[in-house]
Amino acid sequence: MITYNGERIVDAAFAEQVYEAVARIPRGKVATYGQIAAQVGDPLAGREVGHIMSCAPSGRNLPCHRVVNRTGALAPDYAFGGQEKQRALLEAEGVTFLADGRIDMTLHLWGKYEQFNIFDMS
DNA sequence: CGCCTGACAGACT
DNA sequence: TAGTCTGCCAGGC
Repeated sequence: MITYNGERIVDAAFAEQVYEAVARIPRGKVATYGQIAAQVGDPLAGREVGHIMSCAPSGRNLPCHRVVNRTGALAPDYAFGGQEKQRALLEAEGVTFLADGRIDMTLHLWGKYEQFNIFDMS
């Protein structure tokens, strides 16, 4: 469990909210771990979000490949069976990558640049 | 307990 | 944006 502002939040409940938030990420967009953490009420627990993803239950069809760090870099190889895999999944949804293999955050970051994004594929 | 580590983030340079 | 330093939280030792 975690503590926040004196309140105690059950670990399982926290994870549950994380999964919900992740499930809400629209197709063709990505969110940062920090964003997810903020949505579930703990903006400072980005690391926890990452850890929770690693334990994500497989029965839920969670689009965890849409969650990246703030620079748009993909998760380490051990997360999706290779970054190639994750990249393929994202590209299949319309996410574009930069030459250095990172996601173009100015186009696909969920909730930050939509006003500039013509395409809203959800 | 303290210390180190990590799918992270923010402020600064 | 990249690099660096610092802050945060949980978990393992």
